[in-house]
Amino acid sequence: MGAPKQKWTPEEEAALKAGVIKHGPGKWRTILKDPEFSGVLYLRSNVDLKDKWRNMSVMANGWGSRDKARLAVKRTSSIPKQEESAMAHSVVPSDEEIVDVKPVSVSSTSVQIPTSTKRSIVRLDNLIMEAITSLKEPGGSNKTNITAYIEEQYWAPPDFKRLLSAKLKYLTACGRLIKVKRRYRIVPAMSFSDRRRNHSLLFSQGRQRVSPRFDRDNFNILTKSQIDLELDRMRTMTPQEAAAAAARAVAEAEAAIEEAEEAAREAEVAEADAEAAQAFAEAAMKTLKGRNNQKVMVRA
DNA sequence: TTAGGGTTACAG
DNA sequence: CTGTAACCCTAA
Repeated sequence: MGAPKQKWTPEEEAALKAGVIKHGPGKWRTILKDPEFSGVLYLRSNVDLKDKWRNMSVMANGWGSRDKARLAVKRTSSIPKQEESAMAHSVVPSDEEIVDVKPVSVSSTSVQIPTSTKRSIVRLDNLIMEAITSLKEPGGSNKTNITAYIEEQYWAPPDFKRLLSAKLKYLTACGRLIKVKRRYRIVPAMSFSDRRRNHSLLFSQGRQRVSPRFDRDNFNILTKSQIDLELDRMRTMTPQEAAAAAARAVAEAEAAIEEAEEAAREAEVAEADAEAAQAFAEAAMKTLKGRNNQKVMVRA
């Protein structure tokens, strides 16, 4: 009578998968509160989300039975993780993105600015943001921890660290991340930037738009249409496939990253500028507090 | 609040 | 009866 068993609908599963991809696994409450999914998941609790995700994961892992005797390793180190990597390749949902992998092999001296930063790069950005957000480290996360997180959650290519380094540099240069003493923090999404406009201006010298678009309290890196596209695609994917897709995005990034590294080279200059700006900000702060006079100069 | 173990309802 | 999915309980 009351509640026999409320089975999960495909829509709910899709919303859950999307939520996990978006906010990362474990943040059930966040996913539940996200207006993007609350419409579908309003019947469910955070625990329900957790349980459902577990069920789906267990299933897709091939362990259809209750053989709890297994599952010994899940480390990415020694064991090559054939399952995931194999899936990452076999799944290949014949998308439209993997098509133009990259004909960069030709060393055309003309450094063509990437017509439009490939979407795969955006996805890698997303992973980085997810890592920093999930780690929740007070002073920001260093490269080691970010790498560890992503490698834990997803499959990563062999030279992933190198890719990540370039990407972090790039994000820092873009102003999406702030680097403070080897630690990376997500730049406040232009929220409470009322009287701090001067401050912001210092950091955002000559950079692209600060925020593409954002829904409510949730800042999005991907555009709405891209999200929809992903959602539609993920509707038919298992959580592992979704994770594999994310991993594949990283792999794709390897191809496109070469151009990103190109940008990163120039980014070093911007990074230096950013640090200089930060030094200036700190000095300015001291000046105001010490109300000394207008003579403080900074050089970095 | 979340992760994990455990329990119950339902389908084959 | 057996396996699965939703649900419940509890430690951290």
